Formats: sequence, C-alpha cells, structure tokens
Amino acid sequence: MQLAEQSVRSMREQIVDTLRAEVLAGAWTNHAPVREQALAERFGVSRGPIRDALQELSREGVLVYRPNKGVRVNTPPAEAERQLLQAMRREMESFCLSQCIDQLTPTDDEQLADILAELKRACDSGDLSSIADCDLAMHRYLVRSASSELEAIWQSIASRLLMDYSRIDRFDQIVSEHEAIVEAVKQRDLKSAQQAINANII
Amino acid sequence: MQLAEQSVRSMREQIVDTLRAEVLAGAWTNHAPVREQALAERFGVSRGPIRDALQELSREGVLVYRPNKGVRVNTPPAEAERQLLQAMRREMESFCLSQCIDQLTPTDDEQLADILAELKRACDSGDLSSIADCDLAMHRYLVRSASSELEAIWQSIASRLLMDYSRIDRFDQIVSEHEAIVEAVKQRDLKSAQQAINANII
DNA sequence: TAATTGTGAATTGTTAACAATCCGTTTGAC
DNA sequence: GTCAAACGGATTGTTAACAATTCACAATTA
Repeated sequence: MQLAEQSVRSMREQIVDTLRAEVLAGAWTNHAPVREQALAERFGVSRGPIRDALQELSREGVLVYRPNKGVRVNTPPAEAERQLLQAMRREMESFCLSQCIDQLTPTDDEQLADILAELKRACDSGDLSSIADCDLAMHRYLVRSASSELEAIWQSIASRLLMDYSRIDRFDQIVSEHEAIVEAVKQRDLKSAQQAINANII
Repeated sequence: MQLAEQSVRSMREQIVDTLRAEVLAGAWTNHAPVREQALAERFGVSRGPIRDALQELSREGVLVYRPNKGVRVNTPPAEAERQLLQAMRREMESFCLSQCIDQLTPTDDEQLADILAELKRACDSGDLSSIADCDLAMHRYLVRSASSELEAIWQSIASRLLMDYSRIDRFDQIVSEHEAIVEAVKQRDLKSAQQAINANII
C-alpha cells in the first residue's frame, strides 16, 4: 500500500502544513489578523501562494476568512459541536482502519514507526507545533491508506478538534497513546487499533 | 435568526456555486481536464479568481487537483465510502436541526419557502444544475442556522454524496421530499423534520 | 464634548506578464 | 522499424504592479 507520487509536495501544501501546526500549537492569537505580506516575506514567496494557503486553512476551519478583511485564527468549537465532531472523527477513523488494516505492508509499519519516533523527539524537545504536525500525520497516514478521498474531510474535523487543545501538554500521554496505535496496527489487530484510536480522540 | 452580512457574495463564491451545481448536474465529464483560461473568459475575470474557485472545489472533493496538471471532475465515491458519508451527513443534519429548530423565526420559514419555490421551478423546467443548487441551498440553510462552523465540512460531504446521483431524475420525488422538510420545520416538529431529512439523504 | 465627515496609509482583490512544467510530435541513432 | 532524446505549443505556477476596500485618525460641525 505504497503512497507513491505526490512525494513532491507543492509550495502551498508545505506552507499549509507549517501554518496549521503553528496555529494548532497555539503560536498565534486570534486577536490580530494574519497579514499576507508578512507571511510572504517569511516564506520567501509572493502573496499568491500565501493567499492560496490561507484560503485552504480557512476552508479547513483553522482560520476564518472575511472578504476584504483577511483572515484570523478561528475560535475552538462550542461544546455541542465538539461532541458531534468527535463522534464523526471516531466513526471515520474506525472505518478507515477497517478498510486498510489488512492491506498494510511492513513498509507502512516502518513509516508509522518513523512518524512515532519523530513525535517522541518533538515531545522531548517540547516543540508544540511539531507535536501537532506529527499527531496529525499519523492519523492522516491511516486515513489516506484507506481512502485519499476522505482525507480533506477528515482533516477539517481533526483540525477543529485539535483547536480545543488543553491537552497538548500531556506529552507522555500523547506518546503512549500513539505507541498503542502503532503497535495494534502492526499486529493487524483491528479491534485493538480502533480502541487505541478512540482512546486518543478526545 | 437572521443571516445578515455576507449578502455580498464574493466573486469566488459565485463562481464556486455555479461550477459546483454544473458538475453535480453532470454537465461536465471527468475525462477532459478543466481549463482555467476557458473559464476565465466565460466569467469575464482573470485566471486568479478561477484558480481560487477550482482550488476550493478540489478541497471540497468535487474536483481533483494534480500539481501542474490542473483539475478534473472527481469520480463518485466507492460504495463503502458512500455509506460512511451518508451516515455522517445524517448525523450532522439531525444535529443541526436539533440545534436550530427552536430558534427559527417566521422569516426563516419564508426563506425556506422561497428556496422550495425555486426548486419547484427548476424541476418544472428540468434545469438540473439549478435543482442541485436549490437542493443544497435548503440543507445548507439549516446547517448554517445551527452553526456556520459546520458548513464547510457539511458541504464536502453533501457534494460527494450528490456526485453519485443517479436519482436527480425523480423530479416529483425531490420536490415532495423537500416539501416535507419545510413543512415539518415550519411546525417546529423536530422528530418529523429529522425523519424527513433522513428520507431525503440517500 | 460628542458625533460625523474627510483623508491617507495599509491591506486585500485582481490583473497581465513571465517562468516552469507537461505532453504530443518530430527527429535521429541504432 | 523501434526506441529515446529533443523540440515546441499549451497549460499551470508565480510574480509584481495596479485597483478597490478598509480602518485609524484628524478635522469639522453642532
């Protein structure tokens, strides 16, 4: 189940991933608007690709776009919405596991192990944005293995849930929960894997 | 529960809605790539806003984007995915109804009636893209009334489900199903409304 | 003083030109 | 004749300049 092609991530995708991780890590406030020019200079590109990235993050729910006024960081979802999104995310990831788990190869296990190792490093050094990035990367890998179709929808839901993240400080817990996921997947144990995923999605 | 502001839809949003309705109505094949220049000339704008719109529709799952190769119409979801998406859409719209139904005003009833009337006209004249547009507009209205946050996620799911649309030919059924929804909502009868929605989401 | 109206800098929206990439076709070597 | 490299038109990606809009602040008026 190789994920070939697309190894060359486009400029926009790189910018999107970087900015998303930073916002989810709480590096930005939602009081000040995001300025295109500043980001353009930071990434060394013109405003075009920056606008593309901001548009994508807006559609994803990480940022909020208002015509002629630019974008701001979104606020976390209300409690009722959060519960709905949580249920939907669990449903989705359970489904994806059931679809892909028997078709994963040892190569996939290695990839997941790599992401896990990166996550550990990030937790050790306390790099919040890298933690958010790795956390998402692992789940995204499983979703994409089942169906690249669902990735965008999943990403919107997962991002919104992570915005509520009073818990990105429990480094040890984050690591152990993801260890459990990787281990269960490696054993091709669907039930355990779904359980581990559900425990991680809160 | 007025939906003020945003009455001025941006160029991009107009283009997105038009193109989405056309694709869902089956007006495009997925064999030929979509060309930016042609659309730019058709809408009388430059390629910039067109690219924005195509990007948004790609993220929504209506189109598929491949770097340096442009976009194509997406294929309908596989059966397993379709079932997952259907369950998620029902869950979402049921939730939204429960959130908004007691806060709707007579003005909202009128708006829904207007959309319904427009839907009838579209069915009478057999205007497929308008049918798709109205169908989505009614559900979107309810979703947005409950939570504008959820709109983008809902849109992605609903669009994917409509791509599978071997049933946009049952004009009378489409109209009667939506009549049932509007009536139940007008009565503020949550149970009936949810039932009507579930019957319509197939 | 409080409210309102100008005014201009800052910011977003759009455009057209340019650069990079893709793809079908031709050319050339074996 | 077959295959691979090279060419050229078409298309997408990026940029910088320009247009339209917003926002803060000063000036004006009651």
